Amino acid sequence: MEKGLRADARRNRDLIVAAAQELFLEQGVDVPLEEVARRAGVGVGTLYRRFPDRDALLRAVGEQSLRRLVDLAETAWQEEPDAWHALCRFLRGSVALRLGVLPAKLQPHLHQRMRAGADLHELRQRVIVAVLRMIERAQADGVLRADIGPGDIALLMTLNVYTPPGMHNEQAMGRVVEIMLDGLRADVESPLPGAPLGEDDLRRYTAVRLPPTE
Amino acid sequence: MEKGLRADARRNRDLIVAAAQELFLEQGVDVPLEEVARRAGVGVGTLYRRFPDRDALLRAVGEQSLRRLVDLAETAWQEEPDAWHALCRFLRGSVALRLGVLPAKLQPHLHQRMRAGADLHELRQRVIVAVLRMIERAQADGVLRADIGPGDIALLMTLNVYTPPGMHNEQAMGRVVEIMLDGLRADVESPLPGAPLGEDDLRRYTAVRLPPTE
DNA sequence: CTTATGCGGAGGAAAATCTTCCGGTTAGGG
DNA sequence: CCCTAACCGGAAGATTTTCCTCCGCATAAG
Repeated sequence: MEKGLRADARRNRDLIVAAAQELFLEQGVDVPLEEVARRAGVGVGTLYRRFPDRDALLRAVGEQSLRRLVDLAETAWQEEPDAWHALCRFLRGSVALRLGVLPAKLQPHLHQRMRAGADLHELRQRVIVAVLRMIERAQADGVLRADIGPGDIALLMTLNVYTPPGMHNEQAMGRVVEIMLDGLRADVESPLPGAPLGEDDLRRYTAVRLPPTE
Repeated sequence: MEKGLRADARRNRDLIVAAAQELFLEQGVDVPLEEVARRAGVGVGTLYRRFPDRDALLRAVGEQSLRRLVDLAETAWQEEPDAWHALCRFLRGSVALRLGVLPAKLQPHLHQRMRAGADLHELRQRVIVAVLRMIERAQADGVLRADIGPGDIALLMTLNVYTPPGMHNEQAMGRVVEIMLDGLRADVESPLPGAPLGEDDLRRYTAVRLPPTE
């Protein structure tokens, strides 16, 4: 993506997107762009040259996240021997990459941009489809507990992404995912309260709207 | 606490603290105080009169949270028939109240205030002691998996508190806690990666320091 | 009924953030 | 190796957000 840039420009662009992803997550989408520049190790000028406004940056981060997530999900599905292991790999990966089903704090903004923007919708759709497949299949195999819906998975993923900054710790989060996975196994089966969170919940969650700021 | 106020003043004070707790959690401790006032349904003047500066408000929220948490933990310990059920009740309750082991986003600030301030340290200590007791006992009973430490519990609690605003949903979070609890049961026992997060981790987590802003 | 106590929010001061612009630096083709 | 188009950093002025005081009006409580 984004070609015809000089090598240093390209590198800086990537640094900026990476820094932005971190900071959007840690501090919300309102972080001062100067802080993004600082974390990326570039000047503000560089940032503004590449991303005319906050939205452009937001879109870039969103697109990158989605692409990674699609790749993670589809690779897991293809390469793992069964649906349960695919699901495990997907969850573990999403935590390692700090990606929710969709990067949650970006949702409200991405959502607006979607109609206008790129093929974001399609990417999102692919992730959702992959997750649905994994769940359905894993339940059919009798490994994933039956009273779980796609929305539940989405919620778990999102929680893992919202780790407070000081706690973001590869090791510790790895343990949390495993605990969650164990809690998802079919052999546990103490009934969950309420109904499974379904596909509609998943969609709602991945398009969460911030409280009316105005 | 805080007496000799006229009835309406008292009421407003409580409204302010409640609003502040929500907003600190949702938007961080830097929310405009005007927004706190708005959510509480009072004028800024009222807020500033009662809490001269942000710190005063922070301290009030922290103290209230801690008190509730202490009460939750100690009540659970006393009233439940065994340690496992006490732990369940504690976790469920902390989610319902939206309280981490300590309200995480408040930590860095509370931590500074602690030496000066009230008996916050003692309250914190009581929570920690209660949690340690529950864990130790539940493991001795063979109900809680053995490769779990206090730090793990603290982390799980914190995750539940950091729900993004749009997802804060009583029902859904209830399901998440149950999944977590199932994952904590001893009969699951697929080994977790790394070592249990111990008491020191717990303390570190409950005193998390924000990244150097300056 | 009186009055001490409390309330709301307008508004000026202060701080944070945005955005542009340009002199200096560097990648990379010739 | 050299030249130049492309890129970089960050100072600085404009703009927006946030702070916090102050005072005329409202009301709880004796």
